[in-house]
Order: sequence, then C-alpha cells, then structure tokens
Amino acid sequence: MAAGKDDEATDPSPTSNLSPPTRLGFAVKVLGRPGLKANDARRWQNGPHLSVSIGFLDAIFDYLAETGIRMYRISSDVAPYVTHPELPQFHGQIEECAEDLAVLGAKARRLDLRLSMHPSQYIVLNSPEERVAASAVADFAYHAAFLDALGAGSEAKIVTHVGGVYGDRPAAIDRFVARYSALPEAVRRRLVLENDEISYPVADTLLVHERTGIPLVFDILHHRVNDPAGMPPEEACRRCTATWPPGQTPKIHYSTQRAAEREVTRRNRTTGERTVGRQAAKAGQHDDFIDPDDFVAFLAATTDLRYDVMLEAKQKDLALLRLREAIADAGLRWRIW
DNA sequence: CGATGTCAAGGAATC
DNA sequence: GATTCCTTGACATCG
Repeated sequence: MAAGKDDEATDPSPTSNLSPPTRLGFAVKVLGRPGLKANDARRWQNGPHLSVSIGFLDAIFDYLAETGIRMYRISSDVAPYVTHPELPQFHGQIEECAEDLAVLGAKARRLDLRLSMHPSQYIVLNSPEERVAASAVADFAYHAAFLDALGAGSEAKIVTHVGGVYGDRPAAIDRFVARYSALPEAVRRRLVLENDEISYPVADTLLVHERTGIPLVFDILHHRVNDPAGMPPEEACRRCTATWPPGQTPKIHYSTQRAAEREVTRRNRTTGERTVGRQAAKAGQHDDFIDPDDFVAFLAATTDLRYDVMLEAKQKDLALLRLREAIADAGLRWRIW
C-alpha cells in the first residue's frame, strides 16, 4: 500500500500524491433502506409505467443525497416494456413523462449525481441476426432518449459489451464497428464499451476503440477472469482511461471476485432446520462486498489516473458505504464520495 | 402467508 | 438442430 497511514509522517503536504476527487457509485438496487424500489417491475397486464419508476428514483435520489453518494446506475427497466415489439402501447412513455423527467434530471444535477445505464446482456449490437441487432439499436436509442429527457450531461453513459464471437472474432468485431458507426449521434455520444469476462478482453476493446473512438470502461474483475494477453491491471486501466476524450472523467467498474468456495447456511424447507455447508462459486462472480485492501492497493497503483468507480457488489450500496468506511479507517486522504 | 412458479433475453456449450 | 445453462429478483399465483 503506497498511501496508507505510514505515509502521513513523511508526506509534508496534506494534498500531494492524492488521486483527484473520485466518485464511488453502485448499481440499481438499494439495500440500505427498506422500501426503496428501483423500477416499476409489474407485469404488463397490470399497467406498469415510467411515471411510477420516476417516483421511485426521486426517493432513491433523496437517499443518495443523505448518504453522500454521487454516482448511480439507473435500471434499464425504468420504462417497462418501452421497446417490447408486441406492446406498442408502452412505447411512448418517455414522451408522456417528459416534464417529470426534466424535473428529476434537474434534481440529479442539483445533487451532482453522475448517472449511467447498462443494457442487459441480451442487447447485442454485433449479432449476425439483423433482427437482434435492430432491437439492440432500438434499445440503445431508448436509453439515450431517457438520459436526454433528464437533461443529463455527457458524463452520463450507456455501458455495453462488444457482444458475441460467433466463431469468427474479426468478422464479429467488424460488425460491431460498422453498426456502431451507423448509430444515431444521440446514442454514440453516450455509448461506452466494457471488457467482458468471456469473449472480449481489454485488448479487443482497445482495437474497437482505435476504429471507432468509443471510450472504454475498464472492469477489473472481468479483466482478472479474461486476460489472455497477460496485461497487468494497472496498465489495462491506464490504457482504457486514456481512451476518454478531454473534459470527460473516465469510469471503471470495480468488484471483488467471490471465493471459489464459501460457507453458507442452508435452511431445510420442511423442517426449518439450519445447516452449515459449503457452496461452490463460479469464477467471475461478484462477491458481497469489496475487498478494501485490494481496492486501496489498486488506487495507490493508479494515482496518476483520474476516474470514477462503479462498484459491482452483491450488497450494492451497503458495500459502497462499508468500503468508504474502510478507506477512512485506513487514514487515506483520497477524497472519495 | 409461505412456498412455488413465472418471466426475459441471446450466446455458448453440449449433444 | 435442439436443449440446457447462464443470471436474477421481483412479481404473481398457488396451496
């Protein structure tokens, strides 16, 4: 650890060698307070609506303000069925809620929130199937329209992956590049690309960046699971953050890998009896919380970089709050929200 | 009320 | 070519 308590005595300046202000964010679901929902998740038969989700988000923003969290990923399902091909009655929700969205967006700016979205794994731009690719375009357009309706700035990104390989990686990358280039400007100015844990490591996303200019989100867990080039994480992070245009703060995804095996308490469904057992975890699963030592070491190794951090931990905002405590307890002077 | 069923998608692995 | 798994929680319904 390069910037722990031990440095305080020798470091004459309280502000030298610090990372610039860094945001810590979490994704979608709030666990720290009961009753906060991320989106109207009712089935279509019951008439779910974006207007309900907006009310939920308003309450979540209040919670973010109270906890001092200034980065948050909005659920991609915030407007239910808005792109469902067989439910056209849902397609106008953003227009229907334009005023409420503008008000909500003003609140986000007042609270200095950096917002983002992350379409599901089923949104695949580079699919050989035109139908799949077309629905991906429509889904991205919806995400962009939503963030635009909030009046969100250029920092509010839509995060996606390259997609599938289909047995021919160069051709699959070519398709991504071609389809990306044909996207509406409203989508292209928000879309960013993240390395994934199966198909496209950082080296591949860098190739796509070189051909498209699309900024890269570095995901450290995916990198640790899928790194055939053997690139050190700090270097991979450095190369990804360097893809962002001047004036925009890069972001990275940070999470801790769940141990290969863990102790779990199982409850017998009929008897209610509790037993302690061991449960296998697959490589690449997110752990409940963030390993603070690992995180601090990574920060220390990248103090020359500027980036915001989206945490991906099962315990969501609880993991963020715990990590923030650990950083403070370590005596670090990084300013992290 | 607790338990079980349902939903939603595309890719990859397996056969 | 068809099937299964992956992932996931909340909703919805059943008993």
